[in-house]
Amino acid sequence: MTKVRVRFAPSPTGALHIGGVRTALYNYLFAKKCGGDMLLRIEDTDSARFVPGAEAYIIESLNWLGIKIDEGVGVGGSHAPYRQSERKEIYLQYVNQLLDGGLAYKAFDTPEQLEVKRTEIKNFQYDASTRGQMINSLTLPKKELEKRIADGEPFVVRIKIEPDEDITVHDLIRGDVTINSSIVDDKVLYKSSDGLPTYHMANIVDDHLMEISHVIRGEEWLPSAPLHVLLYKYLGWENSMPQFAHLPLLLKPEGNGKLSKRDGDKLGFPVFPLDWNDPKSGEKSSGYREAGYFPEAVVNFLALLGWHPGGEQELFSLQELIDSFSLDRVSKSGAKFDYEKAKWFNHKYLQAKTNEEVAALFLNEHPFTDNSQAFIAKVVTVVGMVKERVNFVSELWEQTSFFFEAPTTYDEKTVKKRWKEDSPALMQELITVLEGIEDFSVSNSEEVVMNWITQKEYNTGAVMNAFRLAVVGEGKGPHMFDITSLIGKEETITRLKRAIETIK
RNA sequence: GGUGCGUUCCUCUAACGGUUAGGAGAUCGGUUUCUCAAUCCGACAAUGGCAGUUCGAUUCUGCUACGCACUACCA
Repeated sequence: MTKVRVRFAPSPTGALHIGGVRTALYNYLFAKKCGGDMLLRIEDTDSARFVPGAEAYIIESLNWLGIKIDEGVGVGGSHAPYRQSERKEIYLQYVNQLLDGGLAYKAFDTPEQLEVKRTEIKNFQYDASTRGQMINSLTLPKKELEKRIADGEPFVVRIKIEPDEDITVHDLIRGDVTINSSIVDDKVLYKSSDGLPTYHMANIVDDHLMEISHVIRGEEWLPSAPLHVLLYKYLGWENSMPQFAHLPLLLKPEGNGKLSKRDGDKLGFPVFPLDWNDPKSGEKSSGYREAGYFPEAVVNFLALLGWHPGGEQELFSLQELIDSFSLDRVSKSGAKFDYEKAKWFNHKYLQAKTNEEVAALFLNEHPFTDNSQAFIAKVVTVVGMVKERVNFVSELWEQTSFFFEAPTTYDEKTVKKRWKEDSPALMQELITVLEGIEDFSVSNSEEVVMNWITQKEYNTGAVMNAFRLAVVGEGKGPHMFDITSLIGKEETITRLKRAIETIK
């Protein structure tokens, strides 16, 4: 049994899409489950689409999520280099091998000529049935062929596919998938113009040389998997061919189709792990990290989008995911992206943290001038009162600002509903009551105030709601006396006085 | 158009021939409370269709419908 080695092989063409993140995650989970290695290879054979910074972005994303790379770009390893643009000579050697073996040929058709063919012939495909009419080393007279090559005329190398053969790909998720070779075209493997292979060639050569045991990738690759199998065969690597697993796609939350960046913009949720400013298009995209997600929550959410270990557990640590992961429990159909559930996961992870941990995160995100022990202790208490009602640390300030700052305005709707004609008088009387309290603790102040309300036969709601409005500025927040005992007697009375003066 | 893959509640999914088809999110209702939330409780709601195999099909087979992917000198 050879060692499990998987790879994540993105193209540095922009931010790493969340679907790509999931592919990386599944590769990682599988590798770790099997005690294998996870490689990172950068597939930058398309220089036209290269975007500076994309590679660093990919690495930073994986780091943030806790997906550790054992070997590859950024960490090195015994199969270096791991950037395809740095492996030109390697590919050329195998391209020549195919050429020499008559399994590939050189084609000189220009993109324009191909375009003409495509419009001329319905469903044109460059294959056994049409290559005879095209300009290539199979059709050109020997002299002319030599001349074109001597002149340095650009050409591409195409794989020569024999028609009418059944090719079977064994997929770990879908079982055997068989297609006829007649429907696969003579794919371009190499371009003399830049001396680089195309995806298909580079991918097979690298997977073989890097001793990849399992190719786990998105379903969009399933149609070209037979071509890849053929390439392994042509190169004489059939016996060491990796196993394939094609993952279901991540779909739009609404309607049909693959999840795209546009969906995120439209529906207001990130489709990228990290914020990204595209240097080419100038577009800005938001990421999960900056939106306030915990990496563990994103990992947990993503892991369950297209895979489930059975049972009814929903919350899994990365280690638990590794322990229970298996490819045969990956579902076959695409999964719609459910942003509400993503928030729920974050909520769960936030609740699982201690008040101290959450307070530290809050303090980090919302710095205060006071950093005394006493103040931090106050923040911890405040956080403990409200954390269960938020999904994100970033929502904490909105829930707690009144603990730290007196309201400057009073919510209009609440004023209308809670501030009645007798409210100023009631609050004035409440001030007197509060002034008489020595022990301003939650239980004692509550007892005193409630006794006063009962004795005077006031309406509890009328008093408390006006009280809340005066102290908080609107009709929200934790238990009233939790608030007042924390901000203190003096501050409470100040706020009451101010409300009486201000609210009309 | 061609080829391939897929199809269980609104969404993610469980049940790998025998269950009242389960859980979670969302939604709705209730509980609670001085408020907003949260909590807790409850409700809601599905095997795309038609055949076949079988004592019995969500599960196996075929057809059909629908969806998706691919169909570049992009990955």
